[in-house]
Amino acid sequence: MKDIAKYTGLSLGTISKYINGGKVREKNRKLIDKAIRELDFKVNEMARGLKTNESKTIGIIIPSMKNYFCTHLMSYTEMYLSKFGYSVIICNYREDPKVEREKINLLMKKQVDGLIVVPSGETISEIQEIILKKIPVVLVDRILPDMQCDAVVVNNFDISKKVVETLVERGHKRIAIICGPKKVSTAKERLNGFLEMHKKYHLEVDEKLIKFGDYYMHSGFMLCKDLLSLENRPSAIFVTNYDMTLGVIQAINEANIKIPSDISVVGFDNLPIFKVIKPSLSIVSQPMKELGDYVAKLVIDRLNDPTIPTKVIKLEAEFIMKDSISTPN
Amino acid sequence: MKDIAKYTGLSLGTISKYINGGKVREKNRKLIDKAIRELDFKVNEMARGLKTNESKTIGIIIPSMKNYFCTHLMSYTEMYLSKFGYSVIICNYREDPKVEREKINLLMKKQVDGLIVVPSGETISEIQEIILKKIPVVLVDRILPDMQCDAVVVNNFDISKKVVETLVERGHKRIAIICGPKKVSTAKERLNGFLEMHKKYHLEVDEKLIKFGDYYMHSGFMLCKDLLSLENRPSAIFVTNYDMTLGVIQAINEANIKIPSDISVVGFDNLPIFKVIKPSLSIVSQPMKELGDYVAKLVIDRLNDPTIPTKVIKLEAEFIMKDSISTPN
DNA sequence: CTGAAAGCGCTAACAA
DNA sequence: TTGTTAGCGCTTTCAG
Repeated sequence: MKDIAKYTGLSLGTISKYINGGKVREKNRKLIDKAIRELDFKVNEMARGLKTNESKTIGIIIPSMKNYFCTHLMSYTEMYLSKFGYSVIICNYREDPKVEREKINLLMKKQVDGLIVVPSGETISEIQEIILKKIPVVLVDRILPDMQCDAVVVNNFDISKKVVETLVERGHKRIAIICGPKKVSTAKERLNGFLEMHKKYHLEVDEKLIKFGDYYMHSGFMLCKDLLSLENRPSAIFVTNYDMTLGVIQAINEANIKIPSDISVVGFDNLPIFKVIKPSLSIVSQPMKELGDYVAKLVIDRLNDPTIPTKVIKLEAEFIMKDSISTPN
Repeated sequence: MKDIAKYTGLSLGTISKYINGGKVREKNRKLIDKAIRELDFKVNEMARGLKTNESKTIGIIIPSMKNYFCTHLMSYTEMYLSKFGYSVIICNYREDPKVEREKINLLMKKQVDGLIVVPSGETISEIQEIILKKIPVVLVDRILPDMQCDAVVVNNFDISKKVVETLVERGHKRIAIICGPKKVSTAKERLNGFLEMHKKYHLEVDEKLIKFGDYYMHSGFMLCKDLLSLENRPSAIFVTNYDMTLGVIQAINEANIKIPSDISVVGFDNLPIFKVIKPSLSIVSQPMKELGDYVAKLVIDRLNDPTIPTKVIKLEAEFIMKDSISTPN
């Protein structure tokens, strides 16, 4: 910027003002523009940030870059934020709370203006501290107990009830569910919906049919194998995330069992896959774009006015019925 | 930091030195540590970066956050870089060269120490300029003509030859290929391998069997429908990326054609999927971890010594034969 | 509309 | 080992 001042004979103050949208004499405007082009000037955002105490950057923390749900979601969030002049630093903690803690720290050091996080559930106090510092935090997909901050989640309880109810109405009495980690609110809610429907229809709950996985394909595979080897195996399986759904299908294929004649399956997330798998899979579809957009909106709103009350946005998921459900024999 | 100085009665210089790994008297060390804890001090990386002229940040530019190949790859790169104290800003340009240009600019303003990019092929001059500024650039997956910089790619030509040769040996004479955009070096090389094998085996090349997609599922779907509606339709299809592979399978399913009895298919990327699709899909698998690690390694090496000659690392892909290939009737 | 000057939080060179 | 000081590139008063 100094070079531009020298080039144009104007002062630093004037250059700065112009760059930040201020008014200068037409003649000077041209001169500055020319200088910018010739010298290929780009503002140094670090210097600017140091001065303004704003990085114009939002930190995003997700469990894994290999998680379709997360990356997909964040692509919408990024798009929305960039319209408002914010860029994002996306960190993934590889499902490791220790790494999650490091990443939170890193982002604070980088002076992010806000934080978006899909939490492991083990870093409550760290996140609490950030909120205390008045830095906007938005929780995504999962909420944390007693956390006074914005959040965007889906109505897991209701959609889970709907899935289970549908299966029950089709005559299923032994329904298995493969949940996520117990620590994750989302997993708990999906399980609660499952239990609720069992209560409503006076169905016995067999503990053996309730499995907790780690959201990865392999755990879906292993847990499904467990289920299939039960002497009184379930007639339907409800899998509550995408990767575990793949694992379940793999296990079923390998066991040479047919969907849906031998077993019914309801999967989760990822529309494309059900177009490819035969028979086409019934799945729960989450409103990715809405989720992603809302997340961004909440951060921006709080950035603009830190005093607004915190909101928890709950969006509805959709149950898409396809051919992977039948009536048990 | 000033607060710590005040708290401990030491000078700024001493605090700074200690924080950056310098030696201080044992007594002071304890005092500083205590102050850091009490005041919950975190270095301001913006201020540090302004001073040191290093952001300890690498910019990553990929076509899309929805691209499994890219995000997966970058998760390895990030892991490797973070071991060396670098964090990453991942930008995606939604396949839009205009956005790509913006993101390149953004990252320069953010003073990234290096740039990793999966280029659209339309921003050659922008990237060229960065290299001129002596900022390390590593191209991934695709190379750009006359670009004097590091790159990591797979041996697309050879793996494509291998796939086509295998199909030819199985008796296929009408093989279709669905390539990526013509601008992309990787797409060209895969096509060249295809053509090379046709030459070697004196097979006629039918232009109608060569399709160019945009790497998205829908284009795979549409192009495959084209191929299937040909009056003399191919006996095998080679699809050269993951999403288009899904599209192809969808099209085949919808047309009620059987793999492999009616048509053979070879897909690309993404191991998990072939465990789930029946019959299991033959695919080309790229060495994701190696790719990601090498990318990071190249940046770090050049950061440490900017004078080393540029390298293009070419890794071998693997052709995994499964049940989706048969001999044509 | 323009210029001068202070200072954001930190590092690094030098002096003590 | 510790303290002092200048300055990184920018914004932002406050005068002019």
